[in-house]
Amino acid sequence: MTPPISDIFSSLLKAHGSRGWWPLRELRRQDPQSGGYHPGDFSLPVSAAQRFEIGVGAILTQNTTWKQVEVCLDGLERAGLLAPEPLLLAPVQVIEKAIRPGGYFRQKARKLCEYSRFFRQWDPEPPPRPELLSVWGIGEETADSILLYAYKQPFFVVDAYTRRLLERLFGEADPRYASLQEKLTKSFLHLEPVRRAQVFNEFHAQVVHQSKTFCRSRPLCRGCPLESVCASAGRLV
DNA sequence: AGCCAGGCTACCG
DNA sequence: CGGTAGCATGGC
Repeated sequence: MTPPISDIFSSLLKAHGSRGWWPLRELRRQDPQSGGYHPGDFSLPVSAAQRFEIGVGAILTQNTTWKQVEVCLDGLERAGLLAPEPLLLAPVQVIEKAIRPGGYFRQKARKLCEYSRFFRQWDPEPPPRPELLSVWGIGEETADSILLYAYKQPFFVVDAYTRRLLERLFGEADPRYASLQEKLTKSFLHLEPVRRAQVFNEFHAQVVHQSKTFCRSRPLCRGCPLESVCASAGRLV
């Protein structure tokens, strides 16, 4: 029988250790080994610049890899564009050039401008989710990434990794975002919001790591920490 | 050399 | 509503 979601979280945490999301470039500069991650430290982000960087990263990473996002963040910084005001003043072609390696660079340049305006309006106040969703270019996953990782609000991020992992673990299910999010969060509602946000932060980071190591697009089930509870165990590679 | 990568909007039936 | 074409680059 399927174990409670919280048991899956415990198994992942035990197997992989604390992951330390969201990656921040300042930390990566201080210690390149860290990759910008900060395991066990839920105090971050601590500044408007860091919150903005997380939002920009959340937009840039839409349907691309984090490695490409880092190139784009470097490009923006070199152009002096890693802040709301400069982004709003810059010619769109300059922004596009800086973020080209991330793909969809025309759409994303516009999204960064739309988000800059929104950020200036709300930060440091955590924006209401519907307000965030009304910004052009920000859908449910990007909104929840910003709310959880930039503003420490307890929203679980459902991304492609999460969908794939849940589908493998539980088989076919309701694929709608809200449904998956509810499945993942309902057993944590007794926690205080601050603590719940920390759990969602770590849990989502665990899902991503699990999905990059074992539960990949092409699965590698040997040694998987979830083998004993996975509906697909034995049917995949 | 085609598939995939931490989605979203617009538009279709 | 639910489903999907288009957006674009780079790595494997």
